[in-house]
Amino acid sequence: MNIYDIAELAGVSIATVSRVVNDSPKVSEKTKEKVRRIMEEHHYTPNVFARGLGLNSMKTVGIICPDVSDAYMASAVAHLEKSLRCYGYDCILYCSGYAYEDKVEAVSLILQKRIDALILVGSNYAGDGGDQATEYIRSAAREIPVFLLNGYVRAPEVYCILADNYQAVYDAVTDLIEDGRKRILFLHDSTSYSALEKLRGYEEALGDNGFPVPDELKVFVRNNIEMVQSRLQEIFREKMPDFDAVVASDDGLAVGAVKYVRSKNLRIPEDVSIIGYNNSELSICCEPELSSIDSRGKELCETAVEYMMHYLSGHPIRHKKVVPCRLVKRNTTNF
Amino acid sequence: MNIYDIAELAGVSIATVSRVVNDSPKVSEKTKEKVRRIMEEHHYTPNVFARGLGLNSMKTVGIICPDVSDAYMASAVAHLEKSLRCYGYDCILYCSGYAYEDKVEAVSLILQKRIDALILVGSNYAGDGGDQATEYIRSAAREIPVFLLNGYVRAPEVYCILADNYQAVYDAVTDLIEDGRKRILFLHDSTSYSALEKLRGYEEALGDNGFPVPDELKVFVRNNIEMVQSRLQEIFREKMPDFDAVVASDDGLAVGAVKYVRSKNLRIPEDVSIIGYNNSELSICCEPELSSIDSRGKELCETAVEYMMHYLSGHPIRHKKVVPCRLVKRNTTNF
DNA sequence: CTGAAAGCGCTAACAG
DNA sequence: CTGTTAGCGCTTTCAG
Repeated sequence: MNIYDIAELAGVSIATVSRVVNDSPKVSEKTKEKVRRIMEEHHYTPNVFARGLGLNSMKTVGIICPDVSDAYMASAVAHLEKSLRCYGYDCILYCSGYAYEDKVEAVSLILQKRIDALILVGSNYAGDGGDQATEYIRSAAREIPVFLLNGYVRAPEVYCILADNYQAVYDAVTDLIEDGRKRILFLHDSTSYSALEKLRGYEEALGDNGFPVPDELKVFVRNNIEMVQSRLQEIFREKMPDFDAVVASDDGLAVGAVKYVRSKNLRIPEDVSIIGYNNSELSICCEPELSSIDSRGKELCETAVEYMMHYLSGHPIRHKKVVPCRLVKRNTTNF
Repeated sequence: MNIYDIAELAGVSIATVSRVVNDSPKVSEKTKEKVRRIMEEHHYTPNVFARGLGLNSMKTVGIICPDVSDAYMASAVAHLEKSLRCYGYDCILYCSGYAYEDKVEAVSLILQKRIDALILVGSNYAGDGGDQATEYIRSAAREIPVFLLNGYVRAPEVYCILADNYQAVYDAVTDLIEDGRKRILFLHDSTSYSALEKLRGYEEALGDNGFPVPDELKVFVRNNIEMVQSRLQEIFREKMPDFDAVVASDDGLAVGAVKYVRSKNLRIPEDVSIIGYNNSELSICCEPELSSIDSRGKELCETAVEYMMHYLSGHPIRHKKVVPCRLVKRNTTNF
């Protein structure tokens, strides 16, 4: 059943049917009514390929993330998909993995699909922002608009929607200091843009409060509960851990810290105060429940899609938009 | 840059270029080489819309799941995407939500995209298998092959790939009984096909071992850690909980049970043995770590995609394929 | 307000 | 092995 069939049945030309499908204002209500009825009756649906060919668009946006099975990204993809659908856009999903070559490959492949826009989820794509490492993003942006969710690359046609991770960590660390903590451990697992921002928040908060920033308190470790435990075990050996607070760049890391601290029979938060990141399910699963910085995934996603729609309808938009985070207090902090 | 440009530059006809693009065997290596070089040089990529129009396929499969932000589904989507990509297929993702009307709508919308096949993730789509409730699936299957991941609907062109949830629960309960447990609580949160299978495994294992199946030990509760705690609190009030084991149909439920049991100062697993489901991150996050039934999401997904490819290349396939589960023992059981 | 006709870029049947 | 040509189903001028 195609447009010709409908045209014939309705006794009009295919042009008219096309206009009806696209709800063009220059068709009389009467004709519209008639054509629509026929379409309904015959369950006609326009062929998206043909339409795509003509319009050079299928109202589809590409979403690339390193790994949807990661809770944070899964949630982001869910929010993005939902928002996009509200505007009538479909999503094609590509999980690229974390390796540089794979990311480049992912972008290159997805561009061939002639998507209307591309969203890169997570700051892994921006890397540390080095020009070389982000050339593939700039290059993609020469073909279609690219939106970075929680990443930052300064280039034409790339639009960045970011959580204010710097400020969030800065504030958290400051709160801890005001609470009397002297030795604040920072757990991180990445050198992505947002990871670096978090680190900067940690360092500057310490500095601004007159504290040194000792290297041994910044521990870089894979985001895996057991790994964190054994890493801390290894660092502090037999001697008692000499930190009284932990700020982690992800809840998984924080849970590892919780487990380690408890295994040393220290009290949380009395002896050590712990703050996680992302306010994920993990944060209410462990014992005691984690305080956690909520990076506002939902707002970020909705903002990104709104921006995109604005852009796609021909309006100019800013290159960077920052959304504030929010600390969710639970049982691992006492302020 | 289209096929005509390339043809002209290479001094051949568009048919030849097309053949080269599709790696047809009936082009001389020499010509192929020449055309390929030109294509490379000019960064030519075939227009997928035009190709789609001609072939009536864009090598794309639709994936619908109620909610990708759910850990189990996220992981499934990740595995599916990866496997599909290996075969050169793209994924368009649709999160339908759990409501019946929304699921019907999702299927109907995604069919309009002329996907090559449809995958429905999770047994929510099969519902309790009632004919009425699954008509939309049968109907979709009349247009394209439909694959149910962990759901079951008996109908032509719908193919079901299932974890053996019945057996898994049956075995777990039997193990608990052999360990001397007398009052085994069953926590569930759904009436989907697989949920029902789990329940059946529980009931039959009890029955086959000469135990009664008391209604008060089957508790149906929303999958939310706090909800489970307060629900159990409400059921057992001031009196001591009188169960000595728990089998949950999801790790989230099991974590709720762990928290409840610990709040009553009972020992795990000595006083109560607890088994979760899905072997998710939650299971190693709580204290003590959960034993959990691994429903083999990865194998399920890979099997599904293999099946699909087999089908798409014209071979007949079976309507149902069952993958066994596996109990991962950790600290909440002592057998 | 409506219709005729020219593409959009590619595939595949047919002819050589 | 290669070229010609007729669609695929829709959008969009351009005329009327």
